[in-house]
Amino acid sequence: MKLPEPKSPYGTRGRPDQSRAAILKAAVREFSKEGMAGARTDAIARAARVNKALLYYYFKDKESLYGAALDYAFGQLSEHMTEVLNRELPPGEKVLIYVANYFDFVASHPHFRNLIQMETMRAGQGSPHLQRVAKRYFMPLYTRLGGVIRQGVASGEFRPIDPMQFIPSMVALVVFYFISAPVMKTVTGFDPLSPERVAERKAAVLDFVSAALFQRLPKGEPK
Amino acid sequence: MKLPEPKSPYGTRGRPDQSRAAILKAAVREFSKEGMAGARTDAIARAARVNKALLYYYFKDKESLYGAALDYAFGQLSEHMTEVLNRELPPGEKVLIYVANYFDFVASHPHFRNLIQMETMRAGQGSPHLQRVAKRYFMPLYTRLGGVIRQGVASGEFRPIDPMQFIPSMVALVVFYFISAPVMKTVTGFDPLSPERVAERKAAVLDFVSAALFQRLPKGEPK
DNA sequence: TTATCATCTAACTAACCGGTTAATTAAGGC
DNA sequence: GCCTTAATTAACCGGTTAGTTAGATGATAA
Repeated sequence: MKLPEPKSPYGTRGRPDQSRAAILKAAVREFSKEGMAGARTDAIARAARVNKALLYYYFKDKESLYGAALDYAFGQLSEHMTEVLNRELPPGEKVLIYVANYFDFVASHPHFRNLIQMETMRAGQGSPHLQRVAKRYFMPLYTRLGGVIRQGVASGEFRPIDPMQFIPSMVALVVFYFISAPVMKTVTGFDPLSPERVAERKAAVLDFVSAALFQRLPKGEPK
Repeated sequence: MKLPEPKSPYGTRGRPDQSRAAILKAAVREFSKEGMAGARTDAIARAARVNKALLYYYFKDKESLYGAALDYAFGQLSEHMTEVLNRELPPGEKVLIYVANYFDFVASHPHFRNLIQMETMRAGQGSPHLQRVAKRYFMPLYTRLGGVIRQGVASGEFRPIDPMQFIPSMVALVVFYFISAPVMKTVTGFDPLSPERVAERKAAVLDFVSAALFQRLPKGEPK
């Protein structure tokens, strides 16, 4: 008799955590599309089907909401990639599987990808979130992946490469393709985000990385 | 009989073309730092040491000024890289020299680099300048460089790579390092933009590209 | 029933920001 | 000298936007 009627899902008296989550999700979308400066709090509220004042009930201000969106995106990414790093594998396989998983994550999370890139650009002007995000999410991944690479170099499986050069290169190969897809579409006429093209890209990245990573004439053809 | 002489187009108060140039230069700086949405016309005017209304005397609106800044940056880049493509060289050398020159240009033009990256990101939400910029500046470079690569593949000097994969990879390796420098600085503690680090990066990029580009056991060690 | 508290909103405000207007200054042509 | 035109500015305007306020609403427990 007092069943919660399935009227407007959010709005008056919805599940509070659901409202908060809706706001965060909308914030990720809006910030990833327009950037911190271009995003409009009204647009976020509208997309979350919530009054704008509710944003300020759950988050201190626009900047904090942006920070929460960052933590959300980086947290997901970090969690996923940490899991990959935890697997018991020899360095060569581990790096390639890391790259493949990273590629898949970036490919399947367009909002996260854009949000992260936006923040990367904003870091140059001193974003107040840079320190936290870098230390909490990047540092651990960077350190551990760097360790794997040094291991591979030491064992002679890898060419004598510097992790501080290799890791940004690897990230660049994965991320940049998606970031520049709209431009590429205009230049080439093809849609770089079609499943076939994305699969092609993934293969090309793994080929490119393998060529740069492994010693010439590797004993085992890497997966 | 008397040829239509350009009737003293400029030259009243101050140097007018100097004012216009100052505005453009300030616009490049401001837009490259804050993006189209984040940039403030007042800040541009202040930086150009000019009244804000003068922006609107020389440019239709903020969007047009942004477009002019883009044309300025892309024009410089395009001009420089076209000159490199015009040199008479075998494919292998040409590609490596292209990469090296591109790297140097990006390294020495931080504002252009950021502005271009900003526009690349904005292209996703349909920038009104994408078509023009892509057709006028990217297309010619892309087509010609693609031709050089196909030539190298056909002659057996290069591995069987697809220009549509190789070119974005090459751009990614060059650009991404600088874009993510602030983050890297926070993560590693080193300054990735110091001359020594930049030189290291250039070597690493050329090594990385060479490894991916050339057939194994190349007859001549590429420069 | 009622007091309480977390959740949520309509309506408002102060500041900001892109763009305009009308006036002013310099210089050349006549 | 005066008119025209290009160059430049101070002052302003109106829409937008981040952020606030004062209160409503409903669930819960006493």
